[in-house]
Amino acid sequence: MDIYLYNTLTRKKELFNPIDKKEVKIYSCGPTVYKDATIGNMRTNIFQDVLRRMLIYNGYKLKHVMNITDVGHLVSDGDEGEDKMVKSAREENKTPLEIANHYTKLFFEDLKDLNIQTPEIICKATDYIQEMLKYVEELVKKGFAYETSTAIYFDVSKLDKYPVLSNLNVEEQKAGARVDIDPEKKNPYDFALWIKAPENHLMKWDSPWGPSYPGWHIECSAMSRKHLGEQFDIHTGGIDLIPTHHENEIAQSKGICGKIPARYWIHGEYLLINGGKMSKSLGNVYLLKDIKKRGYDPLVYKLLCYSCSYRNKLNFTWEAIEATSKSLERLRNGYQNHLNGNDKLSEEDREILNKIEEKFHTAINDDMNMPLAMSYVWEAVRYEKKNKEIANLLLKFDTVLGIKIDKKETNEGIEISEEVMELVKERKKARQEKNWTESDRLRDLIKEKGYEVKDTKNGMEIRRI
RNA sequence: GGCGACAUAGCCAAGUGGCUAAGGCACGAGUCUGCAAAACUCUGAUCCCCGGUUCGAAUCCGGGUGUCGCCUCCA
Repeated sequence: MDIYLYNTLTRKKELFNPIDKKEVKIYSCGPTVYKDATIGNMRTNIFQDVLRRMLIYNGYKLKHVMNITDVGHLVSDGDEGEDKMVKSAREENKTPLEIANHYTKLFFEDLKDLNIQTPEIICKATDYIQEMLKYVEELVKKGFAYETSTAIYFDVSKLDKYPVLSNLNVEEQKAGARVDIDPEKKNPYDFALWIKAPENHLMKWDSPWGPSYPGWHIECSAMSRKHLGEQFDIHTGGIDLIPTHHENEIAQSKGICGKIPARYWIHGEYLLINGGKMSKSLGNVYLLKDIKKRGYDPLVYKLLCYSCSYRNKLNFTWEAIEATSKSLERLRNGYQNHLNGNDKLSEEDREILNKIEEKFHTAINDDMNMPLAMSYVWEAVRYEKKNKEIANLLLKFDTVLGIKIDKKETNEGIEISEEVMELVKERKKARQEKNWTESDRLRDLIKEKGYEVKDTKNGMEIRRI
């Protein structure tokens, strides 16, 4: 079945046509490990995960590379200020390596909680310093870079066209531009490839230009080239990376080999908080652990991300999380109902189910239209006949959704105090005696202790509120 | 100042020229249950406003209005 992807490069949905018919090569810009990843960061990782899983659903093998930025990302994209790693290290009184290890570990814990597949290749910027250096030397040799007293700069005027992803009008921007701080730069849009380290800089390496460290964009160019070659299929990242980071990656690559490194550029939109942007100053920065703290399965957040297209802004509210939490519970209940169902399926039923599967497939292949895909998941979940085959279909859908639809809400693992257990036993007895007043009183009492009891066909269920 | 996105039922949202405008959450009614919960059934919108193109528009064009984002750190 055909796959269509929206390409930022052409601003159109395009038929996906990989270079290698069997293996799709993807590069994703990963985290800068200097602070906690927010649920906004995770939205990008979730959309990348859906992309992966959709391609696998279509029978492709993947070679997916994701970088861990542990050097070179400065506080300002204007090539000024401190390295983010160095700044965090100073503030937390640790070494940059300790900072990197700490936040890398937390990042992967979040991915695990969200059931996000780990890319085939994870690469740390600091492991590829030599590759980056060679890359910069090549650019210098080819005349695309020049040295100033502080850094090696990429000369954007040497390119046929500079901004190719964004619609920035360089000339107009120039007219209204802020004062250029570095008078040694030839063009305002020139960016640092390699930066000369000040005397006491914490992270620096030997180079033809003395002790120094890489600029932010060079790592992605050097590592993607090393693992995926000069041109690969898909490059992903957050929408904010378009105007600077990805633009500059393209510039570097064009300088080296004249090619735009990836054929399809896919960008995930922002997550908004209560209708506005997430920012520290507004105090509305949420982490995945905040969602867990409130007692929600982290996969509720993943499901929330399927409520609209990855290309639209998604508004995060606790009301939305609560609503989605119910949806997830119903999806999982629905799965269990099919798993335990014994209704016979007729030829006609199978035809309808095949149609549902086909529509689901078409939806995910249409630029990962998850809201539409979910509507077909619901059709299967709510199918009036209950049968294992439908449970299996749902499992197949879940290879793309990754929401653990087969996860059973169990009492196991929930710690229940002796006191509450005693109340539960008493209530059971009262129910057997049809003493409803006593039963309801005990239910209220148990609720006060923080547990909810429900009477189902299979007996009493207890869960923490 | 420049660039861009969005506006569909109470809320979230799909749909990009043509069957009765998907789906989820909430509300209401009902079935079931001692009650509650769960589950299931039923119930709701002509698509921000104005004008145009067309046999036909939520979907295309023009003009408004509104919300938001980027151009400075950010996924």
